[in-house]
Parts: sequence; structure tokens; C-alpha cells
Amino acid sequence: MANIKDVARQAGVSISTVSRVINDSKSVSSPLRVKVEKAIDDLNYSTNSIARGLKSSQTNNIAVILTSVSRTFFSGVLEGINKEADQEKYSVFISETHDSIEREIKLVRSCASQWVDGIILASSAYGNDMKTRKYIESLSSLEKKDSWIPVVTLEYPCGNPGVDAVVVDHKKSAFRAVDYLIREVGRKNIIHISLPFEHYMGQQRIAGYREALEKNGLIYTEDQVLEGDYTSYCGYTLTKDLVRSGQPFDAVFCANDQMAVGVLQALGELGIQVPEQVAVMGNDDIFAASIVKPSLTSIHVPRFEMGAAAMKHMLELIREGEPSAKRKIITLDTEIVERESTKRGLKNSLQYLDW
Amino acid sequence: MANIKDVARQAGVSISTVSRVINDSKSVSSPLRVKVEKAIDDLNYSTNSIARGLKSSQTNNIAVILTSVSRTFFSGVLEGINKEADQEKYSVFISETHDSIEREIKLVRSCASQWVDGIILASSAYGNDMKTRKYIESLSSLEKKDSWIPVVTLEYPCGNPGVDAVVVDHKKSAFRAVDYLIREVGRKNIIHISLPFEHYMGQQRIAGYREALEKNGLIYTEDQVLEGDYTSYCGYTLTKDLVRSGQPFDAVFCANDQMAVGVLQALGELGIQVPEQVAVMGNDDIFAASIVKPSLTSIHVPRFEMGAAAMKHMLELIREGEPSAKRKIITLDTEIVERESTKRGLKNSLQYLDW
DNA sequence: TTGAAAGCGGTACCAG
DNA sequence: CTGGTACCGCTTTCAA
Repeated sequence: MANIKDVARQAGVSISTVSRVINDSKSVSSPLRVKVEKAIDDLNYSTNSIARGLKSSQTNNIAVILTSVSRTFFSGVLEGINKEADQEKYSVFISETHDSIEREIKLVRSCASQWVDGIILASSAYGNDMKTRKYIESLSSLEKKDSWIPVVTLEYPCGNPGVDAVVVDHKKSAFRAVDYLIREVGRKNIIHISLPFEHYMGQQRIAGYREALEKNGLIYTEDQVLEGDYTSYCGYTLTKDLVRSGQPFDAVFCANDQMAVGVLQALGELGIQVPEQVAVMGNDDIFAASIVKPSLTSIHVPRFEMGAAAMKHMLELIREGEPSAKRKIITLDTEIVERESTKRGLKNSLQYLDW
Repeated sequence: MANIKDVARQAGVSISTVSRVINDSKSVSSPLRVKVEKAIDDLNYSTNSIARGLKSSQTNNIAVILTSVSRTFFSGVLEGINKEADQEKYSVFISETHDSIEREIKLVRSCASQWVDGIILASSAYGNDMKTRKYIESLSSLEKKDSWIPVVTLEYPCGNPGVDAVVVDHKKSAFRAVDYLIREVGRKNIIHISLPFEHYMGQQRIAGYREALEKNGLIYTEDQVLEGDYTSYCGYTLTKDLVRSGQPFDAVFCANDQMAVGVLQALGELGIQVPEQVAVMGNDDIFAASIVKPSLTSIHVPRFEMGAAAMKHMLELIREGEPSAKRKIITLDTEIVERESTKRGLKNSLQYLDW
């Protein structure tokens, strides 16, 4: 590929002039400008944005680091991110950590080292161990050193003091879900299949679950909370075990939709009626929720808005050009989407058809 | 963030020495090496892989450019890519074109300009217009200029002469699908909902569809082929229109699963029995195929293998370090996955549970 | 309006 | 084994 030197030679002008044309400064005479433009065309030249970034620290690239793009939750988030990015001519590059902290660190480092203007991060540092803490601190210090790169995290506030974030109130969401199961659906014996216990989001949801029970005069007991691992396979096996154990229950609230799908599958195989005998509720409202039969009541997380808000905030941070005085956390609202798994006879919406 | 100069100063050695330690060349004395390592640690230094790439043209980054990560088809592909990349310590960055050729071109350019070692591309240049042709030629010329960047495309051979690719035989797949509907399921009146007509893959599938009909003594007529647009919404409306028109049919073969899901939805609403009255078949075998009721017979594309093969080939190209003499096209095999939408009483596999 | 030259963060060659 | 220095492709003073 041709470089700026080649263009300069071809056009018979200095490199500086070419540079001026590229960045369309006004101070280039018409004839020269035309010559340069022709040379650029002839050589099919395009400027090396990295070399540029090396000097000017502006690459117009944003990195989005997340656990896995196959977590459909992120599809919507990415749409929101892209929408905002497009408007500002930023390019978005996604990379996956697959829940490996090591990889996450490596990726953040790699991106921070010069080829992106900012990082939007769905961290898998849910834990509280030292390594994680140290890592998160290094994140916030990314914000303070000379060559500063803004970081915005998604889904939950990450670390303390930590970096800016766009989140939903997981505790409140869980509270409303369980409150709904109790008051609207009339259930009293609600199992919660949670996320791994040490995960921040899991803890928040358990807290919401507990609060809803207690506010409604029901008793919270630990054996009603089953530890899940995000996969629908675990929803499936936990349910089979639960039924086998004979423990009575009339509803299951899952901390995500994947697990809820597993629950539905298991109940179906066991001939247990949903929602008559057992109501099932998920969390996240991924499109699978409206595709399964019975369709799954869930908590809708405004994914698109989350992505858009994150990107918007990112652009502000970039514009400001320096670490902000205090941490900003943007909290979005969730809402319950009622479907057949908690209420018979609801007509399935065609929402999922707009893949 | 500290740079190599800071480290050198801190350790009281030359930049060259620091560089040697970083790239662990043997020729550094123990005491110096220790000093440098301490300095690196103290300053929390990490090397700027871009600046490095500027000189050495090795960034260990691979770009994957595809239409949209929410096309679940790509999830599996990405897993395959990641698996191979990990083994070789490459980092993978994904970017989405959302079917915009302009964006695709921009992204390819941006990546080619130095910050990746190779590009895996699921192009949306399905068309035959001039702009597209020119673009594809520029792709293959990426391979020929001095600073050469290997490109491997996915899904279908792109352009002519074009670049290396990992593909499946779309015509053969479609042939086998329709042949199956005729001979195994006993259908004679098969509608095909295709991709947009000008798309290469759509044309291939129509050709396969036609060949299967004709080889089995059935007549191919154009009004049995409906032009789709990838979305399940179109599968839905086309089916409703079709039924309303009164045209008789006993099977629908869709060029992708999304559209087939729309077809199922429409038939369900109209009270038409699947598969008794109408058999439905998709293409791609995305996980939604096993989640819907009735579950969807489809053509399984070895996504994981496709990604892995693409990455493997990419690594070879990088290793060779120069444009290969002739174009290489790797073709993978597909297979039919039978489910309830063509055969009653099949037990649904739990395959989808391993999200 | 134009060009020369320094420097961004590294690597690699050459001399000592 | 070590340090000096040119250079990667581009931007940005500074002079002319």
C-alpha cells in the first residue's frame, strides 16, 4: 500500500502538503490540491490511521470488550453502541474475553496502548479476589495517567472507586419480578435460580428476591435459592433435581433467560403445566424468550439504550479530554414483559420477528 | 502510561537494552536484565503493540469483519476462529458492517492500514455491480502490493479472481434439502423462499432447488420461488400471502432459518398442521431451529469448523509471508438435521442447551 | 502557501 | 554484551 511519501513523490510536492490536503486544511493552493488528489487516487492511497494515532492520539476507533457476542444480550447493546458511533464516524471493534480475566486484562492493555480512543467494557471481574481488585484499580488509573484512555463499563458498576458505568438496578428488577409473581400471579412458593453466588449481579438479584418475599410476608430460606451458572443446561438439571427432591414450589424466578429456557424444557418433559402448576420467569428478555413455547415472561433490559448511553457518555469523555472529577454512573430502568409462562392465553407478540 | 524511554531512564540503561529484555533476547547480562525488569514492574509498563507493528509489521491482531454479530450464524464461526487464534496468541477483533458496502470498505481499509496482521471477512458484496467488483479487486490487490495483508473470506467465494475463502457448497446443500423433502418426506409441491435474487448464495440455492426438482421429475416454475430478505418477518408475511392466494403447496424450503421461523409462526396462526399439511425446512441450523415448536429441520453448516479453518488458513498465509501463487478455496460439507417440522415424533435434542 | 525537520514508541542494524 | 542511530508513516511546529 502506498504511503504518504509515495503520494508526495508522485505529486511532486512535500509531505507536509499532502498531509494538509488529507486533513483538508484550507491553506493549499488549488493546483497543488488537485495534483495531490490525483496522486492519492492513482495510488489508491489511504492514510494509516495508526501511524496517525501514534502522533495525534486520535484513531476514531472504539473498542468494546465483552464476554461473548453469542450472549444475545449484547446484540442489542452493540446496536445502540453502533448507532451513536456511526453518527460520529467512529469505528467500533469488538473483542471477546470468554470470561477469562487474563484475556480481559490483555485485551484492555492492548487496546489502551494507542490504537483506540476509548474502551467500553463488559467486565467479567465479578469477583472480589485480589487479582480482580488490582485489575480494576489499574482500570481507573488508566483514567489518571498522562496518556489517558476513557473507560465505560456496562451492566454493573465495576470496582470501587472504579470507572464510569451504565447499569440497571438489578436488585430493584429482581424485587419487582418476585413481587409480580406474588401479587399478580398469586404464587407463594418461589424458587430462585441465581447466578454464581460470588457474582455481583447475582448477589443483587438475590437481595431483591429476598426483599420481595419479606415485604409480602413470606419467609426467605436459603434452600429456595439454587446456584446457577448462566447456562440453560443448568436450569434444566436443577429443575429435574428439584422435582425429584419433592420440594414443593409453584414458581421459578431465574436470574437469566437461558436458565429459564432450561427450566421450561425440564418442566415440559416432566409433564408439569406452565403456568398453571409452575410459573416461570426469566431475566433479560432475550429474543429466545418470545420464541419458546410457552413464551417466557421476563424482565426487559433496555439493551439498545444501554449501548447508546455508554457510547454517548464515551464520546463526552473523549471530548472533555481529561479524567472527569467524579465517577458517573448512569442507571436505566427495566420493565416486566408478561408472556405465557406466567399467564395463560397471552397472545405472543411478533416482536421477535424483527431479527 | 510509561513508555520504553521512561523504563530506560529509570533503569539507567539504553533503550536498546530495554528492547532486548522485552523481546527476551539472550544477549543481556543478568544484572542489567534484573534492573530493567524491576523498572518495567515499577512503572507498570506494557509495550505499545502498535508502535511496534509500525516498524516490524507484526501486531498479533486479526480483524474479523462481518455483517452483524447478532446473525447467530456467526457465533459458532467466531468460536472456531477464537480457538485457533488463542493457540497462537493472536487477539481477534470483530467489527460489523450491517450490510453496508461503504462501511465494509472503510473497515477493511482501516484494518489493512497497519494494525492487524490479517482480515477474515464475511463480505456483503453479494452483488455484481461495478462498485462491488472494483472493491473486490482492491481486496485481491491487498495481497499483491508490497505491504501485503492476507484476507480470507467466509461463506462464499467472493469475486473473481478474488481472495482465498472457506465456504460450503450452497447449491449442493439446497439440492440435498429439496431431494430429501421429495424422497424422504414425500412432498411434490415445494415452495422455496429464497434470499434476495441478486445475492450469490441465493442464486446457488435456487439452482440447487431447481436441480432437485428436475432430477426427481418435477417441474420448476418461477412462481414457486419467493424472494425473501433474510428476516423472519418476511417469512411470516410471504406465507400469509401465499395461503391467501390459494396456491397449493405441501412444503416450504427456506434459504435461512430466520425466515423458516416466520413461516412456522404464520402456519401456526392459520391452523395449518406442520409437518402433516406442510413440511418446513430451514437452512443454517442456528440454535433457534431447535428451540421453536415444532422444532425446525434444517441444514447444518459446520460453523465452528468454518471459523477454525479460516483462522488456520490465515495463520498459514501469515507464516508464508507473501501472496500465495494461486487462490485457495476450502469447501466444507453440510448435513441435514431432521426435526419435527418435517417428521412427526422426533425427540428434540438438548443440543440447544449448550449456549 | 509551502517545505524542512523533529518527534510519537518502538525495532534493528552497526560499531565498539 | 551494550549503546547510538536511522527509520516505520504521519502530524506539527517553525521558517522561508
